Amino acid sequence: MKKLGFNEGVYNICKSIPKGKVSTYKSIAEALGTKAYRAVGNALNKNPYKEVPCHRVVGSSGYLTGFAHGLRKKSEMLRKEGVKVKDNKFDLSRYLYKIKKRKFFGF
DNA sequence: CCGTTGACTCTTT
DNA sequence: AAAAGAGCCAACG
Repeated sequence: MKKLGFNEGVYNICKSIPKGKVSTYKSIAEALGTKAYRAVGNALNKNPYKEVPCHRVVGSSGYLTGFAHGLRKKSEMLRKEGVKVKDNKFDLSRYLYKIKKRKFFGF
């Protein structure tokens, strides 16, 4: 089984987040078996796949921490998917998607 | 190879 | 409550 690169793993996990749900940089890093929370952010920042919904990845405290096309855009997109965002913040526990580990996530 | 950077998170002031 | 420090790691020059 070929091991996927770090970034590919991030993208695969991100793609698995259902509409109307979100996940955190931390969860993704953990699912990949690492603590490289920041590297996850870097990967998403450079995300080349438009089918990867990188706007569904947020900070662990329920704050939107960043987005390549602007936080404003990010909150709008989330809102459109049913997430009630207020001032770059929302109730994380209500929308958090628990990642299920899979081989093609990088393991 | 080394130093810097960053869409992070946790702990300690 | 708010700010600063520490730890983490891929990507880039």
